[in-house]
Amino acid sequence: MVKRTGTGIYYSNKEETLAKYAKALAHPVRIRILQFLESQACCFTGELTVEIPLAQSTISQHLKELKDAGLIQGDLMPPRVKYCINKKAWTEAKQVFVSFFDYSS
Amino acid sequence: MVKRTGTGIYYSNKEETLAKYAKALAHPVRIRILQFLESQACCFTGELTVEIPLAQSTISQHLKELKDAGLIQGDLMPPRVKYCINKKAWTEAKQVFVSFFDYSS
DNA sequence: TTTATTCATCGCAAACCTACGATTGAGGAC
DNA sequence: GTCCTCAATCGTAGGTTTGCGATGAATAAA
Repeated sequence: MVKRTGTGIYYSNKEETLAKYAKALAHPVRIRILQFLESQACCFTGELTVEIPLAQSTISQHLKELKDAGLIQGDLMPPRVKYCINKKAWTEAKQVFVSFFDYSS
Repeated sequence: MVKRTGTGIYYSNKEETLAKYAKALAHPVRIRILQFLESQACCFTGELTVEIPLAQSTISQHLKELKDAGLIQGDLMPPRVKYCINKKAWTEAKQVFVSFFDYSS
């Protein structure tokens, strides 16, 4: 099965998936957020704005990208939002990376 | 040991390294190039321009990014350049991703 | 109803990325 | 020396990302 971009090149699902997860991890702030979530199971946006010295809007944006990539999920707990790692996507991401790096050696 | 960006945030070497490798993998063309190198051990730029329907300059640019990230190396074989995967960096990248994804579960 | 809290979203500026064609440079072949 | 080939680099256009402050929506508390 294939998909395309704006260049006339077709990519496999595996290639698209790997690129999607890699893009999500391509910014150190998002890595920091994910590490925090790894250590806490879940957290609120507010905890991150304390932990990370960036504007609240900026952190919210990074959370959105992680959510769009599927790596995290947000549960409404008004007036707050509780974010957790999406374990299914997490496992998939890990597998995709490992199988990519596992060639001959 | 720490490093910084333009925001006043300091990141660990691990965070920087992971972000660096993730960024290199964040474009499907670069994934395609690395897969090709995995299957061939080595290749010339010219083979990639046949394999991938993009301008030679564009492919050269992607190769430069992979080289800057350390994932590949280019050996001069005039008038061509032979690219191979840098196994040391490849192994490091794999470890960095695996250890990132290996938390509790 | 009014107020306070929390977080998402909007709008903007600066920086960065991706693609291209054109040019340049390094070597070999002649 | 002059050509030829291969690939890197330059310059540029358009798109995307990253940051910010300001605004908005939703709910709880008063």
